[in-house]
Amino acid sequence: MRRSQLFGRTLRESPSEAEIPSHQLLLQAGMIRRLVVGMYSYLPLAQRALRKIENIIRDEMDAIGGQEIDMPLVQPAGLWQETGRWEMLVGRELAGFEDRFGRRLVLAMTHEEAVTDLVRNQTNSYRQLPLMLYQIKLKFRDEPRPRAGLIRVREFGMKDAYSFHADEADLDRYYAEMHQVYLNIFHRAGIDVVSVESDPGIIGGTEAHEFMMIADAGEDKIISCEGCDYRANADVAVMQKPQVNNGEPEPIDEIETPGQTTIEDVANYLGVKKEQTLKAVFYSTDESLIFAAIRGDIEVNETKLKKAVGATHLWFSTDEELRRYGLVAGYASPIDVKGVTVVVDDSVTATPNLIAGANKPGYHLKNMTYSRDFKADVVADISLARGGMTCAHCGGTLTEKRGIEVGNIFKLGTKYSEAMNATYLSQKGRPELLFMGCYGIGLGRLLASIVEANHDEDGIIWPPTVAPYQIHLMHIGKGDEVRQRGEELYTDLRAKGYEVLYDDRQESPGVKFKEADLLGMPLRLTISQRTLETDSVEVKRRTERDKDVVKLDELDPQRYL
RNA sequence: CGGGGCGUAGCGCAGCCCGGUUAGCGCGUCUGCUUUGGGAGCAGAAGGUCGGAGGUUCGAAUCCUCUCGCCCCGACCA
Repeated sequence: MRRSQLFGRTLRESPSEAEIPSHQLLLQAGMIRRLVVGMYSYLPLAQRALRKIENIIRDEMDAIGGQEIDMPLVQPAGLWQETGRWEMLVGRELAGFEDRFGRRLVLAMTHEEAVTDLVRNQTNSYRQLPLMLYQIKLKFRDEPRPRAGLIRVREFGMKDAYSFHADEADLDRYYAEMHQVYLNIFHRAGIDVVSVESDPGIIGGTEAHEFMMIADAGEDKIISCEGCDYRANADVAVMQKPQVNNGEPEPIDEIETPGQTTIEDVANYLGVKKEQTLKAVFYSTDESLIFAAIRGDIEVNETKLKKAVGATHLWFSTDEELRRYGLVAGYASPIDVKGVTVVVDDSVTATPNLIAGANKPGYHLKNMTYSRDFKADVVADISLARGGMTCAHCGGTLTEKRGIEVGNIFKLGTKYSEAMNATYLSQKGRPELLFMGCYGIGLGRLLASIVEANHDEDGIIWPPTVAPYQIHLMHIGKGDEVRQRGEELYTDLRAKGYEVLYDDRQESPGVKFKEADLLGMPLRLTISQRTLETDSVEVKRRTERDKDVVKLDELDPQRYL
């Protein structure tokens, strides 16, 4: 490709709309442009890099028996009603419209329903299993807040794969294989990832892992143990809660605590530790109000809480909602509350004599003891693990980092096959539910992550496997000879099968060098009067400072890639 | 949806508080000449409904109201 013809201008300064390096560099390098928030056009250089990424993924998917298909982006709402996800998601991430006949259509944000429908009508014998289908396709999700350039967008390319198995054991086996394949893919694409246990969320299923690239720009929190290999998304991470020796249960008693409405205040005022108090946090769901009771030293994990009560959405209760249930914010007590769902963390059941609100302003109760003084509708672990806490598995110390979720895998089990009646005939001739797994990778997000992990102050440093072009060729200096020899080398390299971006413009050396650094192709070749004196070309890797000068007839770019 | 910030040329910004002819600067773009190993120099040129609408005023980029859009934090998020 001739630089003079390349569509997409580079910028000297990065646009003010971008804050994280990948966003700044992709904009500055003329690779992406925003249409509206969360929707980007990919210009030629980005498109080439994306193709490389896709082909790595295809290669790995095919290697474990995947077959590429393509399913519709626009789907009937009825399909989503079969699994109950329409009611759950419409008006949220799932966007849709009505066609001219008044039929409700949705823009698919994922394809579990579509693929299950496809397979239930195509696959009916155990002989056809296991089966893995995948596609590389646009998704639309009506994200409430797109951010960070390509990291969270509303419309994006995704590889989604779905596997079908005769039984759970085969799904387990395949899931482990896919886990390894994912590691291979990210390694080949030039980034380091770790897999973490994760929340299956609205996809559902029994087990899930996310593949995280550790990065400050990431939106997910990862809890990992320094002592063992435990790693989990903070949404689901477990920890060992500090034991509190609070003696034998003593009689409950009311104490005055004027103006002390936070755990911090109450603990200070009464001269006790936070772990000797009971914290009350209130959430509302569409059905009820949740009284979450947890020890004062621990915070509530909303994902765990959702799971404990079987809710898909919850939010902090408003003062108005609290008043309706007769609760006094700041002095709430789990004793004798009516009409609310009381969820008690196991830290509270394990610790007697806690200080809690008396449900009237200015008073707390001391020596609150679970089961003697109050009851729970649900007892569960609803605690939020944080860095510095103790690992539940080995007693080591947990650390907390941020990560970008570049991929995820789910064991769906029979969730979809059951809801959609997708069965196969077993060896015994009986219909059995299909066991399913699904596996996603966000392409644009992966592209951004690669840049996030591979850049310096001068620009992008593409890993050779995903670089838009392998070679950035240029001639510098005046005169017909450099230009002519540049042209010759350009033709020659392409004939040998190399992907070459040729800066054929009459620009000053500084301009060309700076841009080559910004665009970040792995290998830079420069022809100048100086190199031609010895019939040579200058060779420089983007990853290195040093340059080589090699004879033109001895040039073997492959050695540098 | 809540909080904060911002919309002036392709990009980066000044001007706004305190209203006053033809709205500025740098970069980029175009033309010519010079220059050619790290974002060159000189000369000239094009490019703006100051996000939009309404209002106040003799007069609005500037003040007021509404509205649209963008960024960040939170909520939310496979």
